[in-house]
Amino acid sequence: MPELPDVRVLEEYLDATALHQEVAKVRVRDEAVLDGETPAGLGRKLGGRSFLGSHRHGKHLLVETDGAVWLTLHFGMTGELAYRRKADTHPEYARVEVRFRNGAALAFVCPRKLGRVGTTASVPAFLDRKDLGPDALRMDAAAFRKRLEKRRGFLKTALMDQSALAGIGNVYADEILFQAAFHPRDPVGPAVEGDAGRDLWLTLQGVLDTATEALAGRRSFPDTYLTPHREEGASCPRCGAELAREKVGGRVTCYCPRRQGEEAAQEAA
DNA sequence: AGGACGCCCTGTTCGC
DNA sequence: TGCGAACAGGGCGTCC
Repeated sequence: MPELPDVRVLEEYLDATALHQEVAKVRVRDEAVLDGETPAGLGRKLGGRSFLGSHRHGKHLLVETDGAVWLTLHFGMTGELAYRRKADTHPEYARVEVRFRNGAALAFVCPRKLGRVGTTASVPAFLDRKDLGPDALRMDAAAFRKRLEKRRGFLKTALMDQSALAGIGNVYADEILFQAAFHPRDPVGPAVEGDAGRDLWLTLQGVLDTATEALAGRRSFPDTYLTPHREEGASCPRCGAELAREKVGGRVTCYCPRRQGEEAAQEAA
C-alpha cells in the first residue's frame, strides 16, 4: 500500500529508468485509472515529450516533462511502476503504458485499479485541486503543530488526513504512534503541543526515513519496529505483549495495548 | 465545517 | 473440494 516511503522508492525508480526518452505513444488499457483525462488527451499531451524528473508530494508522484504538462501518478493500494527496456510484452495488470521511441516502456501497474493517472499544468495547481497539505517530510515542528493543534478527534485520524499533512497512510500512522507510545484514539491536542509535539514530529521524520531505507532494500526494518509484525496474533517487538487489532476511523489499527495504553500516553505527555 | 462512514475495486483468505 | 463471503485500504462523495 504505497504511502510516502513507498512513493519515495518509486520516485527513485522512475528517475533511474524513465527520464530523457521521447514518448512515442501512450496506451491506456483501462480507463478506470484515468483521473480527469481521456486516453486521447493523455496521448496528445505526452506524445513527443520527455520526462525531466519527478517531484513527490505525499503519496503522489508528479513527473515533469519538457512541455507545459506534468504527468500525475497516484498508486492507491496496489499500484507500482514497471520499466521495460524492450516493451514487447506488457506486465500483468498494466493499466497505462507510456511507450518510448527507443522501444522501452514505463507501465503503471495497478491490480485493484485504485490508483490514478492524470496530468496537471503545475504542481501548485495540482496540490490545490487535491486539497493536499504540506508534504510530511517538508514541514518543520512548528508547522506540524500548527496544522494539527486545532483538530478534535483521534490522533491517528489526524495523522492520516492528507489535507493536514500529506503522505502518511494506515501502516506508518500505526508505526509512528507505536514508536511515540501514543494510543491511536488519543486526542490530538496534547500529542502535538510543546515538547511532546516536537518529539512526535521527530519520531514521524525518523519513521518515514527508516521505512524508505528498508523499502529501498538498503537495510531492514529495525527489530523495534511494528510494521513487520502487523499480522494477526503477533506480539509487541518491544515488550512481548499481544498486539491489539481494532478499527479506528474505519481502518485496521495495530498497536500495543501495554505500551500505548492511556497510562503510556500520559507518561509521554 | 469538520468528522464519520460507505463505496470503489479485485486478489486473497476464510468458512461452511 | 469448491464456492461464495469477507477483507484489505486511499480517497472521495455524502450525510449529519
